[in-house]
Amino acid sequence: MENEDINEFFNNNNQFLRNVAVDNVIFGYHEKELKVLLQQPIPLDKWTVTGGYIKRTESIDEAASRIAFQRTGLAGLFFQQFRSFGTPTRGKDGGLTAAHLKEMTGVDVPEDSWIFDYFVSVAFYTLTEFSKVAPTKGELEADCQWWPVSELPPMMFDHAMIVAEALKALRLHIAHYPIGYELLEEKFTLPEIHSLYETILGKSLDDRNFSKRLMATGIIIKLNETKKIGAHRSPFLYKFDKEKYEEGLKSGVALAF
Amino acid sequence: MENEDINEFFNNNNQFLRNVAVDNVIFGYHEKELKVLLQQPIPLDKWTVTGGYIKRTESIDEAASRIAFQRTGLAGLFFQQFRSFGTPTRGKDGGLTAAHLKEMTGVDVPEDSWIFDYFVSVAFYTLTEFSKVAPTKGELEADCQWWPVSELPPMMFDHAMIVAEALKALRLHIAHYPIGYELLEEKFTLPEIHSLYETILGKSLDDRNFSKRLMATGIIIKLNETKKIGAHRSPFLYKFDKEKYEEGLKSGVALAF
DNA sequence: TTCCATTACGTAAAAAATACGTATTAAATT
DNA sequence: AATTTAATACGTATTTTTTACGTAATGGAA
Repeated sequence: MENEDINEFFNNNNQFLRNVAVDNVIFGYHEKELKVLLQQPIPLDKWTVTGGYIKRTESIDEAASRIAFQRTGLAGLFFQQFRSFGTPTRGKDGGLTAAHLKEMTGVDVPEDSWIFDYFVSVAFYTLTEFSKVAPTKGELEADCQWWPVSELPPMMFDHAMIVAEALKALRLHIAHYPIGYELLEEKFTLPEIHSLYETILGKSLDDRNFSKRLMATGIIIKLNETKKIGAHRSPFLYKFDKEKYEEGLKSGVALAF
Repeated sequence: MENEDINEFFNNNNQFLRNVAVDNVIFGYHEKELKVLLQQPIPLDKWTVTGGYIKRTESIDEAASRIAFQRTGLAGLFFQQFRSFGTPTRGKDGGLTAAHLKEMTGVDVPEDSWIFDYFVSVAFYTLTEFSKVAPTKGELEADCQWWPVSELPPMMFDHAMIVAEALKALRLHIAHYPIGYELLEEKFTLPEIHSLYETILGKSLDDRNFSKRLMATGIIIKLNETKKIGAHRSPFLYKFDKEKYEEGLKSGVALAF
């Protein structure tokens, strides 16, 4: 951005909604580990979930997927609104200050800029297959990277709670809808999807019962191919039945374990 | 409000958040019927769910319960955030206009007043026992009254969808948490709570299995009293075990039918 | 060749959900 | 006064779902 634009942005910007923004907890799965994409504002040692302001011309859903696209480079990811957060104090401590912004951009930001105001956050989570993502930081960020959900860095504001709630929502959701599709490669093995469920739910699931139930839903199809894994034998490959999967997303599927 | 206050309100009011507000779908139960408390802006023939702006000094939860209190006169009602709604067009058609407000209040309201702006709504539902409520309309409303959920009047904006989603959330919720407490008298009979569940879920439930399962949760206690109903025999009275009920609200209870 | 880790598959037991029948009572009716 | 009717209370057999668990086959590693 040019300095003038930046000035405009912090003063009386009219492109974005005031007092309401979107946070999007982007989950990625890799190697039996569930990760979250976090970003770090330049001068701070705390991290935030990805998020941003809502344009006057877009819906909250559009804002959420725009943000996911900006940070991952991927369009059309599965995302889900799960809760909104709003208390007068939630943005008060530990965020960027006018002094920080002056230092970063050279622009005098008014102490009472709208960006320091009380913001209600509409929170979403997004699912993606880890290996496809190229994390891309924003202009005011020092970094944007994956963190294991079990070992988060110090989080800004109420963002640790937002991640915790997103995870809770994801776990609830996975019991009723055929998630998984978004987190795995197109072709996957039974052990792979089994690990995915174990990782997300944070507990071990009997492999025989798991596959029985998963197959009973009819949303995955066994292929006539096996995956050549170096170490041992070759497990069969499966893929989602796109049609049944879509239907499962709408009307639900019983996969509570 | 005095005219000057009204003027201030519509122009550069600083008491409330911009672009974000709260809607609260207040459900009441009575005589085997589930009702919603709706309000009607003075010059319009469409109805809205109860709602209002968020004060800078309050959380979204506080705003929701303040609104419920204003409309019902009751504090401490059970309420639950269920979803937020936000599209640029959701408030565009059929709402109050500057001309309406001029007519109603005598004040010139700018066409570009913040109240006509794009608002994201954080939506809640609230549960209450019908007979305790004295519906109280706001200053700009012609009426505030109960409507059966199955026969709603013409609704403004996306409010028909908001009610539909609230109902969906309520039905989902009732399968996992011991609602009911909020919708019944302190002492109630088995047939009464049975009807409540049938009404909310919109289907009939086997009475024997219903009471078996309800009793199995341990959240209700059979009293040593019966209710004298004119017509026939006297059913036993029950009440909620407050402690187990509270615990059930936190950790969940299986009451899926 | 043996051993080990991995995959694949099936069945018995336990638990939960469902379906269903009937005795008892008080009020209303004859 | 006897009979009918509608409401309440309670129990059991059956079906379905969930859970627990054992073992054979394979390919790579030792």
